[in-house]
Amino acid sequence: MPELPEVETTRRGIQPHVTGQRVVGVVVRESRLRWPVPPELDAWLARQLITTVERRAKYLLLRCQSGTLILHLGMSGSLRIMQPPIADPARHDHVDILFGNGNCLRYTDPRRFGSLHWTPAGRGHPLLDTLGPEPFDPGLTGEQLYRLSRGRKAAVKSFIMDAHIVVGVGNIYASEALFLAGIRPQRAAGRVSLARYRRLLIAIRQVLQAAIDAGGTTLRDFVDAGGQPGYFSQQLRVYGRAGHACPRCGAVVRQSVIAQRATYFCSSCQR
DNA sequence: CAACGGACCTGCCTGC
DNA sequence: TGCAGGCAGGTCCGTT
Repeated sequence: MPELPEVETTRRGIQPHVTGQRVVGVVVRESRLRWPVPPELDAWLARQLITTVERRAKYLLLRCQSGTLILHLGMSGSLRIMQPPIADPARHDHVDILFGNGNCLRYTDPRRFGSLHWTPAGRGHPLLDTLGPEPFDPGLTGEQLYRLSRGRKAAVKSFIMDAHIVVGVGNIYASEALFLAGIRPQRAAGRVSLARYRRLLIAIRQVLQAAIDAGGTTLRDFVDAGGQPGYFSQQLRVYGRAGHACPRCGAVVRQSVIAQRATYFCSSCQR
């Protein structure tokens, strides 16, 4: 489910409800996530005031006075704001964070690929420290992508999905951005020109921004903090559309597998 | 260092 | 109708 637009949609959804709130309780029903939920999480979060809700790559950062709650939604995670009376937890409702105003932030994750971490104020975190730049970072340029890609034989699709290069480009939006830029996903990253990396970065920003504006992409089950689906799936040009006509040239959209991930492209207008 | 495959999970859809 | 098999939006880690 969650790629960067879905995480950003979630951030915007919970932000007004949790900012300025004080944590009065934490309930962990299932600690076996991607990494075990730290047993001390309750103690660390207790009485903390949430100051801001930020996003770094696909991580949500709930900044508190003495540290930061780091949250990843994995493949199937979601967060919802619950208001009193708080409904009984359903299957896969793994964590509740209770606030002074009676509301509850509920973390749900069927596949349990998500995770929760805590880092003390002023400190980094191993999962965040090695991440590449944000796609919307004005300092990121097509030249940088071009330079980093020289000599690389892996597919350009894998290259832009590598979080050490640029964060936040997941499987859906990688196919979509490469389509917009007219680049064949299988092409070796080291054999894509500077001009095309400039176009590709523009395309990445364009597709991510459009998806954020639409409230994210709902394929199966993505819902935002209020339980609403996203609508970007209606705008997908190639993802999931194998056998359909390419919206640009009318040729048949093809599907292949790159690094074990489904990949969609037009073999006529992507080269 | 780069590249690749495996691993972690459940749910849903397809086809027999 | 039931069930096995394949596939799914992420990403870390170990091996080559």
